[in-house]
Amino acid sequence: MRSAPTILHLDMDAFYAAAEQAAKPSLRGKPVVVGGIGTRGVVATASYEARRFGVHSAMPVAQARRLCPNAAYLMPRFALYRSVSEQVMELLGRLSPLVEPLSLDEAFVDLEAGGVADDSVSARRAGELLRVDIRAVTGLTGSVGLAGSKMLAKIASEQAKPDGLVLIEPGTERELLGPMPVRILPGVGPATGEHLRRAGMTTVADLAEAGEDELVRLLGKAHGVSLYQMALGHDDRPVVAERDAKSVSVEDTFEVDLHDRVRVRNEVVRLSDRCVQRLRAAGRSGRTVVLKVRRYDFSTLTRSETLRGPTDDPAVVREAAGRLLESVDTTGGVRLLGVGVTGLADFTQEDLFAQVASELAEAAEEAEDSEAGGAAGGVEPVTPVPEPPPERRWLAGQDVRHAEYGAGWVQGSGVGRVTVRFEEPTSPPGRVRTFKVDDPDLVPSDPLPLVRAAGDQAGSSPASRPKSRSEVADSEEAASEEAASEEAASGEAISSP
DNA sequence: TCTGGGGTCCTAGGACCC
DNA sequence: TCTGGGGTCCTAGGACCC
Repeated sequence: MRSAPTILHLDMDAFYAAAEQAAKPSLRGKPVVVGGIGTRGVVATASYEARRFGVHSAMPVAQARRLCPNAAYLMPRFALYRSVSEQVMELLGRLSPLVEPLSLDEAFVDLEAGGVADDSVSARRAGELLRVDIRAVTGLTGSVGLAGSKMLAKIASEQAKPDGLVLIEPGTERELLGPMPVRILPGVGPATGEHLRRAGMTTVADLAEAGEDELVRLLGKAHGVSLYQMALGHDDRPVVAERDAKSVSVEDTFEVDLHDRVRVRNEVVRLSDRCVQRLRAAGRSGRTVVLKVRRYDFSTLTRSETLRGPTDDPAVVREAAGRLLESVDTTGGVRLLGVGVTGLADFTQEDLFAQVASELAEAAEEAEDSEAGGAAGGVEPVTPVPEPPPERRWLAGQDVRHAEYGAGWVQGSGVGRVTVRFEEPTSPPGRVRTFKVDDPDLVPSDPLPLVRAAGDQAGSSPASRPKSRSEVADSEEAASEEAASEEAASGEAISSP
């Protein structure tokens, strides 16, 4: 808790949806929902236009479609969001060496440690300049909260949304927090909220009044103590840059529940391989393998096994996951499978035993790879599972390029056809054309930059800032024409395997 | 209406060791 | 032969966050 509001929390506004609107001029000002494709998807982000219909994050997409049938339903394009996120984080890095990203679109910054602010006036100025720069560099808006602690900075940015800045003067936090619902406090979710409500506590002031002992009795030691401190406005958590990941995991929910035990085993092998790929890409190894199984009735269980030493060997992870699967009853069907690794080590200190075993397995495979596959999940060598056939699938929102018409994106696909809107981030709203799904002139492509690359490199020097700002305003104006609601990216009848 | 995917942290019991 | 207390590790589950 510091006496000047020099902790900054940045939260990009409706990030994924806003990035899609920036990339797709015809969607600006219209409801956009980014989320899981397929029948079991959920909403990742809804644009503010879609939120007015009651659509929100984590809602099943099927329900969102009922509430807002005219929205554009798009698959997430993480490559785009990551690249925009890197631009934003780079701007934050100019303010301070202490930047703590919480996700692609959110971060804390310690302005004091960066020497850019030491009181309310300088902090506000830094926050406002940041917002201008973010807009100039990315074309998107972000909201800024400033306060003397992380908790309050985050609450402030929430209040600032969308496209605003809120500064909480140190000393005013208790009167500010008091009347607020308990759910605004970090760590109070549906379960804790309900727990507290049954105990007669609905506001932050109620928590402060109840006292620490009562909260500990109700919620347990750690949770109770920290919640009481938060309710008083006390929060001394430092901004911490670059925390190492503690686990790596991958999981898949299937379009239809899996009943075939062989298929389940094969999926576990595929997930194990994907998990190890990610582990290796991060240059880490792990000691505990975790298998996650969600059954047909949504009941979820995990099984874990700790090895004698950390590994990044796919065969070792496959076999551990396979063994764990043998202890799980899957009758009734499997909705989701996941494989994870925890107990991460920075270096790869191979389990010699595993190393030898996998080398033997590889040798055996090479020697007799014409032989039929062994049992997946057993201790025997596992044959690689082929990826599903490379089917031509056009997903709503996907970037494409056509030999004649240029850059565009998939608006919808079904019954052998694909509808493409031809427009780019910096073009006016474009036209729609329909092709056969196997049209050879149509190919997938990479995301285009949201903002025209300025003469100078990424970012804006103080001198170029006003210019960037007016560029943004111009492109916005140009964008607000023409409607795109006809068959708007409904992505209907997206084929599933 | 039917519930994603990637994480973090906490709790609690049992094993094991001193 | 019985009893104890504390610390650490492992496992499973649950709440929460974006």
